[in-house]
Parts: sequence; C-alpha cells; structure tokens
Amino acid sequence: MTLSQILTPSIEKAIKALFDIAIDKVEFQSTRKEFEGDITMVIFPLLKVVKSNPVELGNKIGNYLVENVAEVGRFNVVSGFLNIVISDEYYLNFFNEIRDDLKFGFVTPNPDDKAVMVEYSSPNTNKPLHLGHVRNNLLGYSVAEIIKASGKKVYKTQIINDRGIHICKSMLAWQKFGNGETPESTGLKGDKLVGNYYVAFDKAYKVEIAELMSEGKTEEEAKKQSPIILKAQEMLLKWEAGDEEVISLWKKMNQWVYDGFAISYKNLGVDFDCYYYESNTYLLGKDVVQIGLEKGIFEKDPDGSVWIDLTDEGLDRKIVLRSDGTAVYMTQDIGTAIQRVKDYPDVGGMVYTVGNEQDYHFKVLFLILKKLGFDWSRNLFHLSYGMVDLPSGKMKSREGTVVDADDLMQEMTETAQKIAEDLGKLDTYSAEEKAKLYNTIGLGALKYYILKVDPKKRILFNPEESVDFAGNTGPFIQYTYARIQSIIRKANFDFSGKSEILTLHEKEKELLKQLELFPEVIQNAAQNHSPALLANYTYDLVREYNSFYQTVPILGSEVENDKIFRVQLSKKVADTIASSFKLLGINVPERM
RNA sequence: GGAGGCAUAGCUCAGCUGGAUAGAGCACCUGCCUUCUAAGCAGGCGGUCGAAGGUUCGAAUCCUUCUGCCUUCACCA
Repeated sequence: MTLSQILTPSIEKAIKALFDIAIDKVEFQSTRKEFEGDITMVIFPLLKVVKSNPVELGNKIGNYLVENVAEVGRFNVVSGFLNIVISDEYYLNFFNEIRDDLKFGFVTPNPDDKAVMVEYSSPNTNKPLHLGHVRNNLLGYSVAEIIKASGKKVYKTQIINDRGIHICKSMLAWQKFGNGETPESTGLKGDKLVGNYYVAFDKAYKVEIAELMSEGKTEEEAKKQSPIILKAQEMLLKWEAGDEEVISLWKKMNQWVYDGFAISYKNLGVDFDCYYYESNTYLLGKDVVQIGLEKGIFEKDPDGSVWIDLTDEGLDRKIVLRSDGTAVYMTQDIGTAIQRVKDYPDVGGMVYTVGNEQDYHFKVLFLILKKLGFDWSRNLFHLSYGMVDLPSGKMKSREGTVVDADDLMQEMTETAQKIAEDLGKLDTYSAEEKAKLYNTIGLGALKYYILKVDPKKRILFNPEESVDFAGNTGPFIQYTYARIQSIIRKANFDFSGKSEILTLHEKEKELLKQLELFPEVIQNAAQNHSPALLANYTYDLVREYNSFYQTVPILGSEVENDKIFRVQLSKKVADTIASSFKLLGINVPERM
C-alpha cells in the first residue's frame, strides 16, 4: 500500500468531520527538498468546495492526521501546501517488507488475463542491421519486458520482410558477380555478404542508367529500361510463380541473412517468441476485404480496386486492394493482425514498434480493424519512435552513410576497453573476464544512451564523440552497482537478519522514498510504453545512493545495527538497479 | 495545401495526472582520494521553457494563433 493510499481515506474523513463535505480527489506530491516533510498535500483544489483559507484548512487537516494516522508524525503548512512528515517506522516497515523480495515492483501475470503481442525489429533481408534497427530493437525488447513486469503475458515477435524486389536485387547481383561466394568461403557474416550484393546491384544499376541517359533517354525512362532492373523484376515474377531455381537461391540467401541476424540479436541481447514471414503473410487479408465490403466499410471502384473512405475521421481515402485483386501493404497488415490472434488466442492487444514515418499507416490500420469490429482492436498501440540522425544528416544505405549495428557494438566495446585500461582497475582480471566486462559496459552505454530518450523524439547520434561513460549513462549506473557488490563482498558479517534500527538518517530516508516509487514507475512505463521513464528513474535512484554513500559510513559505521541496515539497504538498491536494467536489456557487472 | 510530431541552459536530455524559487549530465570554475571502487561526491556559473494570446488561485505542462525543423498524404513496402 502506498502512502497516498493510506492517507487519502483519512483526509476524506477529516473533511467530512470538519465540514460535512465529501471530496472525490486528493492530490499529493513528494515534498520539495527545501521543506520539511515527506509527502505534500496540495490544499488549493479543496478551496473550491470548502470555504476556508488554505493555511487554516491545512492546519486543520494536519492536526487531524497527526491525531488519527499512526504514520504521520508532524506537519507544517506553507501557503497552500500541507507538508506531512512520515514516521521512520513506516519506512522501516516498508523496507522490511520489500527487503528480500527479489520481484519487488514486478507484478506476476494472471493466467486468465489477455496477453500482449509486441512486434519489433522487422528487418528486410537484403542488408545488415543498422543504427535505426538498434533503436527499434532496444525499444521493442525493453517495452516488451516492461509490460511483462507490469503483470501481462507478452509475446515478442517480428515480421520479416523476406520477399520482394529488394531481395531479388541481391540474388541477381550474387548470380552475376558472385562467383559462388558464400559466408563460409569469404568469412563474412551472411547478412553482410548479402548486403554487399545489394550494394553491387545498385552500383551496376546506376552505371546502366548513366549509359542509357547518355544515349538520350530521360532519367525516368532509363530507370525503367535498365536491363538489370528488368532482370530483377523478372526474377520476382519467377519467385511468385514458384520457380524452383529462384526459390532455392532465395532460401539459401535468406538463410545466410538469418544466421547473420542471429549473431547481431544475440550480441544485442534481444530475443523473440515467434516469427512471421512476409512470404507467408503477403497474401493474407484479402478475404477480410470481402467481409468489409459486405459490412459496407469498404467500397469498390469501377476498376475493381477496393477503398476505405476515412474522410469523416479527418483522414483520406485509402486503398486496401488493387484493381488486379492483389494485396497492398495495408491488406497484409490487416490479415497478419488477424492471423496472430488466430495463432495465439489469448492475445488481447498488440504493440507495433515501427518508426514514426508510419504514423499515418498505423492510424489507418487501427481504424480499419476497429471498424471491422475486433474486440482486441481497442488495445493496439503504435510504438512510434523518432529517427536516429547522424551529424552528417540522414542515413542512406545506398550512399554508405549508415552506421552498421555490429560495427557500432564493436566500437562501443572498444571504447569501454580504452577507458577501463586508462583507469587501470582491472589488472587482476583474466583476458576473458575483461572481454566480457568491456562488452557489458560498452553495450550498457549504447543501450542506455538510446533508451533514456523519449521514444518519440529524434536522436542525434554522433559516433565520433561516441557515447558518454560519465553522468546520466549506463556505465555510471553499472559502476554504482559494482561498488555495492564490492561492499557486500567486504561485509564479513551476517546482514541477513531483520534490521533493528529505530531512526533513519536523512539520506537513508531519501533512498527509501525513491525505492518506494519503483513499482509505480514500472506501471507508468508500461502504460506509456516508455523505457525512458524507467531509465531516468534508475538514474535518480543511483544519484540518491551515491549521495548517501559519500555522506554516511556504511561498513565503517560503528553501531552494529546501523551497519547491518546500511548494507541491507545498499543491497536493495543494487537489486533494484539490476531489476530495472534487466527490463532495459542491460547487464550489470559484479566488478568494474 | 491537409494531417501528425518536435522546440526547455552553449551542447545532450529529465520534468508523471497543471502546483512552491524550472532539474541533471557534458563543458567552464572551486573544493574532496591514508577510511567501503574518484567511471564518484559537494558547490559555483549558466534559462523570457520557440513567439503571442487565452483558461486558472497557479501554466514548461491545457486551449487558440503564429514561427522553425521533421514526417506523411503512392494501385511501394
């Protein structure tokens, strides 16, 4: 039970007793540091219903609380704010309750509740993952974990765009220039190899366009008539017709890519419960169009194309089926959503982690699903995030200005290594332990850097300056965790028993207040689909701890009970950091 | 042109349902390693919260208008 839950009924009673008026809402905030108190009640809203002045009313309520609520020790009133001092006993009881609860803040899912499917990553299979995918993956994974921690069952999934002209381009280039190269023969990661052929295609394509243009064709004509693009289109048709040779090459090259992605995902620390492939889903949704037509949600044009008119909702008319009867992107997404609920009947909502350039698409998709009348359509959420820009501008894969995900992780690890070696604290470590640690710190820096920013904002990523390791960063938080582990190792006394201290140091109380917020933060982060809330909370907790750490002796404290309590408190902070970082997908080191 | 998003310190970002004198980090300056890890702590400097109106006892937060940047409005995915 939280403080506000304890206080609210008493305040309601007080108002009832004093003025015979029922109030429906009491507003609290945590007390600002410059005033004495732990929790503050804002008096102003009450003045609308109660005729009094704020100070007088504050005093009356305060007196009532002191007399009737055990947890309330003292109070003071400053203008319209009633600052309430909560007894140490309350915080000590709270601490004893949560101390050994490793799941503190986490809610266990109820098996009867509906599950949430979280889609993220969803790459194309013609090129390696880049910085944009990194943000997508980190966000999607973290939000999935946070929703899980908030008490819902979660399925992590992705839809892999494994078909289409883009992969045909890579396939064609491999046939033309490849000399039978494979990941094994070249030692390249499969996704890199296939990506190279995609680039090779584009290069050849550009040459052909230039040639055609020098022969007097317009750019538009050249783009359409280039032999290599015609070949690629032909290949796509063959793929759709099920041509054995094309399908077999397609399978082979896609598998290379999947093997490459698997390594990237593993390094990134993300995982999936199930996969959807566009080659299986691109025909879905057409039958639903028929249902929509019958219901009058869709309308058919004379040429046979099917549309939905959303002008009443302030949107446009949107096509859902081409005049030749084939599916468009929207059709597929409708069909895939329905398919997912068929496959996992306990799914009652979905989260789509997709960049904000598709805001409009998802608005329309959700609206269509709602009109079609699916009950789960009320719980659809587009986890829309801003682009990751480089100082040089946008990332363009064709121009080679992308930041490769594997390279980036490698660089971060190397930076961590360099900084750690300069500090020279790890001399007793084995090479293997060091490598693992550098990875933990480097990726911690990268992940935290990206996750601490509000998803909907764009990120300006400067790879030169790389990511900080000081201040509000992953390594700073990891460092605090490692320091606490060191304290625990050095505490050669038993601190497992009940803590028996009676009064709290101011810093200890601040820490406990911060810890108390953790469950609420998880719920909040889940509701808002925002790992940033959790990340910034953790930073605040760590600052609070460091301040405590520097002012209050822990192991050195002479009173035995205080010492035990402070180690226990430190451990709880470390556990909470670990819990929080787990939800962010960041590891914590035992030493650093 | 229609729709959506963003704008807070020199830079990178917090700021939950409106609440007290707008908070961190980086950078710059001052202190603190013979005591548990200085990747740290304490402090200083730095802001008309893009602009103007409005609602309110009270606005960075809500409403309107404007400015700037970005995205989107394909029988592409």
